[in-house]
Amino acid sequence: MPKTGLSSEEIKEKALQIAEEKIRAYSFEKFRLTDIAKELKISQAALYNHFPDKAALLDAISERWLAHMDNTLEHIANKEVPPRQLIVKWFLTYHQLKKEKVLKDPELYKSFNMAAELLKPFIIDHLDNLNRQLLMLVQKAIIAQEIHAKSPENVVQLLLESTISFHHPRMVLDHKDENREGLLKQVVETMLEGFHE
Amino acid sequence: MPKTGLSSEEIKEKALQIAEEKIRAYSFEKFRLTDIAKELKISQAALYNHFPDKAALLDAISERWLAHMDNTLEHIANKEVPPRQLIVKWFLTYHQLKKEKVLKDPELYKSFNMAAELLKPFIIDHLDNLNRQLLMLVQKAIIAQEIHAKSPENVVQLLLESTISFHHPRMVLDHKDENREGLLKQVVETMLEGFHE
DNA sequence: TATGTTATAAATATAATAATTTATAACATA
DNA sequence: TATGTTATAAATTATTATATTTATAACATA
Repeated sequence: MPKTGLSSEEIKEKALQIAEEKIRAYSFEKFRLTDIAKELKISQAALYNHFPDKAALLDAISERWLAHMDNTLEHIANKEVPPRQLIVKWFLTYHQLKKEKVLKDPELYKSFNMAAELLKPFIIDHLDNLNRQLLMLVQKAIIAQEIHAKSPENVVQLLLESTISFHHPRMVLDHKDENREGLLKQVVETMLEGFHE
Repeated sequence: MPKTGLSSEEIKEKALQIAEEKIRAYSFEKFRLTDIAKELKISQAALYNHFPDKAALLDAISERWLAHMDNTLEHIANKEVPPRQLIVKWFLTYHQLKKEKVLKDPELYKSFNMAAELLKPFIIDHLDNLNRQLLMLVQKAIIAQEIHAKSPENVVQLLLESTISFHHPRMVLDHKDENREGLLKQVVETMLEGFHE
């Protein structure tokens, strides 16, 4: 029986909450494991029973957010709406979620080393999810004859590539004070129109 | 009569050449005005007769390269080729020039603070040039009935936005080891197709 | 007057050291 | 045995002093 009266999962969850608070209050660079331990009323070393190291704790925060994002998008992807319209909606939501995150936690983004980030399993998993969802939408749109294309995979790649400034963290940060939803809508619709015939 | 036997313009030009060498040999962060002065055989303080400060010297390097880029693109924009085809060619060249620069001088890019960079007059000038050239091409394409659009300005904006990952320095750096010209071609052609009807 | 000099003040970078934080080890207890 | 403790080694970060670099000033000369 644990001495805090909490399960490992509960401790983990609380640790992540506190970490997010600290990062928001101070900054990404300055938050300390000792602060988390203090607030949890356990020793700093005891955190290592729940997380292999500090990086793993930080990754867990990102992972949690990405899971939330995947779910929200999945929910949209499964709506009963004409697929082409849904693709536009999906991209707009994707953009909004990223922007929301950047606005809320700019510290979380600034220091991202994208090259290293892309190798992490939970990021790969997230990107897979996005690809899978969008592929499904594109396939539906092809079946519904709303767009025409030999390779739905290629359509997915082109759509994601041409909208990168609306979902790539760095680019989203650059434009955080602008409303670019109208522009995104136009880009996606023009691309879809390009696949029309 | 100057004591070096060189005009201010000649000193400036030599200073820029030496600065580029030094940046390439060492790095952006490490190059010193003293090194340039030493090689020019003048005192370090004398450089201030030609450049207001160190930042101005660095800006002059960028400015020179951007001018070269603008000229190359201008030359392409004026070719006698069907405009829609020319737009694709123009984007491919733009991408190649940026990539070339990033591959040659990665140090010049890493430290770029984009927000500050975009306020500099010579950057504004460069972006104006790009917009002007592309606008001309789009207008020609509309006249030739190769694309249909009410607002050529809007077409220009959408084309530049959807291809940003092929010319934004940070994104180009991220993909520097990939050949992405086929992908760029597809994006531009799909967008143009989207404006077709 | 434009371009150069030397001297020096102000700002930055570097290096050595101290302090803090992260991570591991050895052990305790429900 | 899972989760906790304290002690401490290893790594990182802050601090401070020193050296270097950038920028300005006062002045020289073609």
